[in-house]
Amino acid sequence: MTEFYTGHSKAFVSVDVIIFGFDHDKLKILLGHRNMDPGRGEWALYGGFVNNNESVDEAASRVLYELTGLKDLYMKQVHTFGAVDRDPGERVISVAYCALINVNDYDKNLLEEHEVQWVELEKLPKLYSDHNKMVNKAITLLRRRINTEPLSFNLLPELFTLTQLQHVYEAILGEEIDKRNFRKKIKTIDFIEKTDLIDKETSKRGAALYRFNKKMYLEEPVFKL
Amino acid sequence: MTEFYTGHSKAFVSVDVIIFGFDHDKLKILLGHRNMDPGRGEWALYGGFVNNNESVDEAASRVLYELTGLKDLYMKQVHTFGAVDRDPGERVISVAYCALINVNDYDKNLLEEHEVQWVELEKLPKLYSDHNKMVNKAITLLRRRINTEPLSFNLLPELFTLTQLQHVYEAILGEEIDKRNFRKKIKTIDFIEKTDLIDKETSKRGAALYRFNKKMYLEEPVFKL
DNA sequence: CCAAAAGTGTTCCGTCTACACCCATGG
DNA sequence: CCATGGGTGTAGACGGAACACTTTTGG
Repeated sequence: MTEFYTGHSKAFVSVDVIIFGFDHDKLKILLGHRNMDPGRGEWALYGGFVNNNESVDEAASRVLYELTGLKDLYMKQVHTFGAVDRDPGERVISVAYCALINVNDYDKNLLEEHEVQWVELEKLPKLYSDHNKMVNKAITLLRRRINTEPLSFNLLPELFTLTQLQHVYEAILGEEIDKRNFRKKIKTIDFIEKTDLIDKETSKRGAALYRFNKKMYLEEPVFKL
Repeated sequence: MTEFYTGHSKAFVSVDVIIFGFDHDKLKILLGHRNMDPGRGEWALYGGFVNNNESVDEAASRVLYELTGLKDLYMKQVHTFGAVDRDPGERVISVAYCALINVNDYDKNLLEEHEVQWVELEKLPKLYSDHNKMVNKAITLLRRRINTEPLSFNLLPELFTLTQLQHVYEAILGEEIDKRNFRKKIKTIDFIEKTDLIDKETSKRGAALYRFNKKMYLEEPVFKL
């Protein structure tokens, strides 16, 4: 291979994934302990190095798949972190990605296998290196977009109740929402479909289950909630 | 230096800057021709490699300074581009930054010296590699933020008329704005100050000059236009 | 004196907000 | 039968959108 750029420095490039889940009305992220030096044992995001034969996006998908066994999850690039000394070992530039998954889809056996756990956002410990910054950027991104992109459904099962959906919004925005106003808006959005099914898990009376109709949304991808 | 991550691949990391300017009621970007192989001669964004002793943000600032001779310009990271074959030579991962400058602050001699020129966004040529994608992402970012962050002033001189300001919004959003409604909103924003000065350049009658009071904005950094 | 840009208010309509009570059911 | 969460409507405030004419002055 011809060398075009000799004389310039190379760096390790890594990806770190902020995986959000929603459980018991709380927003959580999947955290583990760093399994390599330097920083071994510290709380950290799950990540990995970008290989030469894969794009950065592919590396992020691969890392996410390694951890969850799931493909085609919602994922977005958040920000690239490139401080010289951000990694105490060598020069590593890291691209942070944000993923949203339904906690129930996540195989609980994998928690032990990968030694990760769901940690409430509000109880976030001090993380390795600049990982706290990554989490903060990711939350900012979610807050900015949740009202104009159909993100929220990625955190819920296929079928969900309106109360669950409202709780997702409340958890991400960090503020309470009026139930009647929320449901009024939902009624105007035709790709949030009411089904005939009733959820009896959370209440005695039972709550109607709804579904996000992705096809219908894609025909006219305008979202405002 | 201890080597922690041997076995993993390194890559060149570069920065590319999308420099927006506003001139004659048009949004323009500063473009040049690539001065190295591969791709020599193609239209391209101005960029450079990230050195080992500087952060990625610093590299972007340095590159911007090399080109403009200006410091402390408005600059934001846009997105990182990491396709395997995005660079036809070697593996290069590039972080795109967006900068806003006042065209009048840019020394015209530098245009020749660096062989760059202001190109209207609407007349954008085919650019090297994925640079068109970078420009598009940058515009999307501007559109998303112009209504909630005081970006627009970076494209104008210290003193500007309301018509100029309105034209910036129209150029970025790509749609016409009602003059009366626009000016009504401006009146409610107290950190956009009217001065006693009159601009006679663009009209016989003369137009009042305004100023963005940054200090006042920073005391309560809420923006909505 | 006229072309060209600056400047100025009002009305209407739709959207957001605040707010309280009845319903259905399992235990 | 009652505790628990599900479900519903209305009135007032507010903000955005539409819309046309007068002013100033250099050439």
